[in-house]
Amino acid sequence: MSAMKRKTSIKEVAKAAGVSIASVSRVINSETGKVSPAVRTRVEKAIADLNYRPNWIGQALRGQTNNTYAMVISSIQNNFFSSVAWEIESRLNDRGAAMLLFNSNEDAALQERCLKEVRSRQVAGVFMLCALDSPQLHAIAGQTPMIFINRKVPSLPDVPFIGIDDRSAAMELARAILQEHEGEIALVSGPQSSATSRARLDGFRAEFEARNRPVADESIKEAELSMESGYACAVALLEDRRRYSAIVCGNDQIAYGVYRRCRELGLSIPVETAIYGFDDNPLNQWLAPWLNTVRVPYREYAEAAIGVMDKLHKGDAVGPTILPYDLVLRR
Amino acid sequence: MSAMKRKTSIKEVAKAAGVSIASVSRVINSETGKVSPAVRTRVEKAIADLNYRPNWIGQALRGQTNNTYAMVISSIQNNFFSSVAWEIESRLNDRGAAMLLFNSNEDAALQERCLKEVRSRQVAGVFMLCALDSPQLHAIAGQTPMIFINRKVPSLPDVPFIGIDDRSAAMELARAILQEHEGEIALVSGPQSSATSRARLDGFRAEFEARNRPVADESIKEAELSMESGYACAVALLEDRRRYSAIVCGNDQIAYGVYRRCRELGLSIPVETAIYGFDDNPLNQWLAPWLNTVRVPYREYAEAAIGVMDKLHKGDAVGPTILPYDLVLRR
DNA sequence: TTGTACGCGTTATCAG
DNA sequence: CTGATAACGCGTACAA
Repeated sequence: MSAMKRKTSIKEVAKAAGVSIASVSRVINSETGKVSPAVRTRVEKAIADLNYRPNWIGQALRGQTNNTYAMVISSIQNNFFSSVAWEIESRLNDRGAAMLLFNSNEDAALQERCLKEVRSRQVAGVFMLCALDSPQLHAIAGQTPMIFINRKVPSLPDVPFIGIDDRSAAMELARAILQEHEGEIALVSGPQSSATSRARLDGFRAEFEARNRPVADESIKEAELSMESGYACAVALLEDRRRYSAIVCGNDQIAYGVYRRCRELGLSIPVETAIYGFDDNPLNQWLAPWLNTVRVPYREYAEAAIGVMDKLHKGDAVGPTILPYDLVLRR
Repeated sequence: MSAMKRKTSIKEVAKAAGVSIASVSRVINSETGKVSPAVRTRVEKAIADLNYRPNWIGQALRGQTNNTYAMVISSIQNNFFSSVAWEIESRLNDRGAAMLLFNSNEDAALQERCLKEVRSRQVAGVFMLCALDSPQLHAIAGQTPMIFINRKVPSLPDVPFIGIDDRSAAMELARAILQEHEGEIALVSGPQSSATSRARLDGFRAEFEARNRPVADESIKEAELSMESGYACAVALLEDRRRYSAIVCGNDQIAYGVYRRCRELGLSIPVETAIYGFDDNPLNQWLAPWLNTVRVPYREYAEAAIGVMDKLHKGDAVGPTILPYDLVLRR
């Protein structure tokens, strides 16, 4: 396994075909009519013989766009997020583009590092799947098309957003919960630094209060968007043999953590304690038939994201894209 | 949202600092001692003022390596795979590199498309997380460092492989199963086009036969590596009220599908029917406490992958890396 | 210590 | 229709 062969360049192809590099370039970019059939076939043969592929770096340097996008995802552990990423990746691939993947892990410092990397790479666009507010984000906003998916950043109101109406969804879910449960209800929200988590918590509380079933302060916990954190909150919530008829979580990951704790305590789900989540992780139908949740349309997210990115490239103004959601009540 | 500001280049920084681009370049690459403190501070100030980031495309074109890697993953739906991808991505990021993500979706045509894209992008290395045999794979093998993770491709024996001894693991798991179950056993293997799936099935059958408990042909199904396919196989396996004491699956995804069918049939897991998988998807401890499986060390995969890639870059010869596994018997 | 100039692989312009 | 050449942003050998 010695040193790798240097990749063949357009120059070598030109020499092999006995033509100028300009002609090779023309053949590659299939400028029909601008090159004689004889030359074309000679070049094509040389390309095939040398197994040549145009060097993308040269193309990128010459042109101004490099056909590469960046996706910064806040948790690749979350199957809902990775589904969105994959849907977008596959659409980008369809059009010959590629996607750089970065995981911010819901950590501002890590996100800064990712964004610096993104900036120096001159990507054609950036998809932020749950962004945190941070300086580099503002730097990018001015110079590269960017889209916020699933979570908006209030300090950058002009960056296009794609998501659902989290507050309404939470309120609707709250109504369904009240209809189903007479007993006490607990709330394990996501981090209130996230606009999405805030909207959801706000929706839940507003509706519970409006229906005269306010949730006591000690029955509300703030978790991170992880199973581990959901578990920890459930431990606190369910200590001293305290029990709830329903535990409402800020997202499905939190709900999984809560589920685990309930299982450990021998609670029967959903009879003794029902668990509610948010997102509808695609795995739920296979592994979490006990979970009630709100289905966020991840495929439509991807389609909208691609469409908005196209508009941004054309220089069109783009407002927020609010997509419909569905309640998933598995009972 | 008009046209984006053109990104600032090294030239503008030079002008702003009143020095030549060479000096700016030297500051960036922190060639200590080759530049006077006065110039250094002036340049650093200009960089900060203009919020300049070096254009990676220029760097990549100039140097020969571009610090970008490609990861081709066979199913981003599979949490085990995406965990490996994320572990590698995070290590690459630590060293200022980035990762292009491609999803082959276990589809040869799609993989070809991904690999063409990879080739034209002149990446510094390619991680194949479950590769299929295909022409572009051979083209890449000759010109770019590549690593097979979790599945080797027999026609490319010289490409470094990182994985476990699947056959031994299957045999060991088979022994544990026989010890636990007197009744009949079914097998839902992965696709036999995959060397990994072949090794696992082979290990299971060999051990079951060696212990005089061979599995009947009609109790063996070949699934794809998906929940849907696992489900379909379970439907076939469990028709006519036929029942098994244990169903052994080629990977965890298949097991999830089997689980769903068992649930639908009202079978109690694991009392009536135990389910065995392979990989130990990190979600299992949260969502699938009923699943027995083989833990494949995904974090060690990532470490080994980075290490092997480094060696490849140095031109060292690298053999296969076989890592240890663990049985996870949750009972 | 600093600056000038070349080349990396392309594409596009312009002359022939 | 074809070929020579400038330009893209950067690093570096070489000259000053």
